[in-house]
Amino acid sequence: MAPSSPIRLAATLREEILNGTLAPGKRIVQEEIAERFGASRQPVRDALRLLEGDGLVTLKPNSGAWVSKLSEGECDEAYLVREKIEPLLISKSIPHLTLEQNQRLTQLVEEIEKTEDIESFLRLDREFHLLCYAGANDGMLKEFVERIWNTTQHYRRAFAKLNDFANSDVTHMEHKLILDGILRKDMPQAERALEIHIRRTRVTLAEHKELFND
Amino acid sequence: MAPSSPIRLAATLREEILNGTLAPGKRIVQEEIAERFGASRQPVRDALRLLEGDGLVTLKPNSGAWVSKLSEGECDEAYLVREKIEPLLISKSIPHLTLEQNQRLTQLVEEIEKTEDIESFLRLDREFHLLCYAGANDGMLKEFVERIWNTTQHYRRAFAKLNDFANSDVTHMEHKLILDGILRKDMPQAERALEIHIRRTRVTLAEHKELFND
DNA sequence: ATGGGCAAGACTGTATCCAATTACTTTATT
DNA sequence: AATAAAGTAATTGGATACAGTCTTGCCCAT
Repeated sequence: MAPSSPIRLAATLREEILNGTLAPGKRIVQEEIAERFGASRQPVRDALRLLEGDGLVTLKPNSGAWVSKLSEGECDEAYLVREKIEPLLISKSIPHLTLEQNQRLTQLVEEIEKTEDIESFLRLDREFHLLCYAGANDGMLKEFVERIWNTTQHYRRAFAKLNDFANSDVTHMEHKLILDGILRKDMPQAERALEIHIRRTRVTLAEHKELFND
Repeated sequence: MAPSSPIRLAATLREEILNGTLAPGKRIVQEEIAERFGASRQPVRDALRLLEGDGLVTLKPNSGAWVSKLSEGECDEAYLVREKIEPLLISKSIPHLTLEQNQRLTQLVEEIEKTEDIESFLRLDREFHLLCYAGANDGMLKEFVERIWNTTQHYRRAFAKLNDFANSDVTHMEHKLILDGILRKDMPQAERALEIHIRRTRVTLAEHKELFND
């Protein structure tokens, strides 16, 4: 079996990092992974390089690989950058979103409002935001945004747990504003609503420095 | 012999891509590189993965590696993103720039104005801009900016050749405005001057679509 | 008891070999 | 003559083996 290409391998590891199975700071041993997938260490090395490019894994020469860990400052920086570039991306995307995608976006906003489960919330919220950008061409900008979403996923989870949906009302309203801009193809409104959404999250996050104590 | 680490290898290849020895679209054969450096193909593969992470090389599974090539749209996107995030980065950098760095920046603006040689111009201009950001902490933002500079280097060269310094007066003035903001630690001015500088370049570049005909 | 040094083990890095896929060239058929 | 198909050459992908480097734990000395 197992025609396991490094891309397949990287995808699985990425999934495990994003869903929290592999926590930030955890060491990754090449041979363990190789054995788990019934492959040799070579494809594992390739996969780790790929994940390094995604910013999910940090490689130290002659030493090993670790799941990337963001400091408080780096996390803040990530949100600052999101604030600047995601509005750009949503503007590029909106004109090319299909009717089906718009319907799914509408549905997602509803589902996000209903859910009580944190993992579901994270999954749906991620799908909503990334689907907003589905109309944009693949390229550097989209890559950057996805990379930021990947590297900050763990802190989004920690924050959601900690806050236990305290700000959910505001979040839902912001989502509706973004959605409204998308459906009416009003790019400036969508941009501004998205910017506000990200900025508020950044500021709220900055008030919880205890997330970075370890 | 040759304890050539992939990092060393990648650095050399990166240099050759940036200085134009390896043109965009050119295929890179693993064995050629390996032979040139007296190493095996394994470290070459690692190096190529590293360069892929930098966006300098595009890998196609089971096929090979090519020096990355930007389309007109991708190049425009690159400048749009620069316009949004480099002002952010310069603001973070300015407070921590040392006296020596400020002096070097001043010197660079002068040297750029004097030079008649295109390669020198490119080298000095790159040093000026990246030195502006030397005060900022390493992190995602800086990485993004450096990556954009790397992937657009070739088009900067092509544009400089084509234009033969036609806009150099404006460029020099913009550099002086940025420098002034830096020296007086006036972040808002530096941000705005930089934004204008990048935007003008983007618009001018968009007027020369012939750069992308191949 | 504590700190430094040394040695053993573990893991990463590199080289070589073989398999698989791709690209090219040549040949045969329409 | 042009096109398609098949075979061959070239290049990449993966596995195994070995060498180099780092980490860890133990022992000895202070």
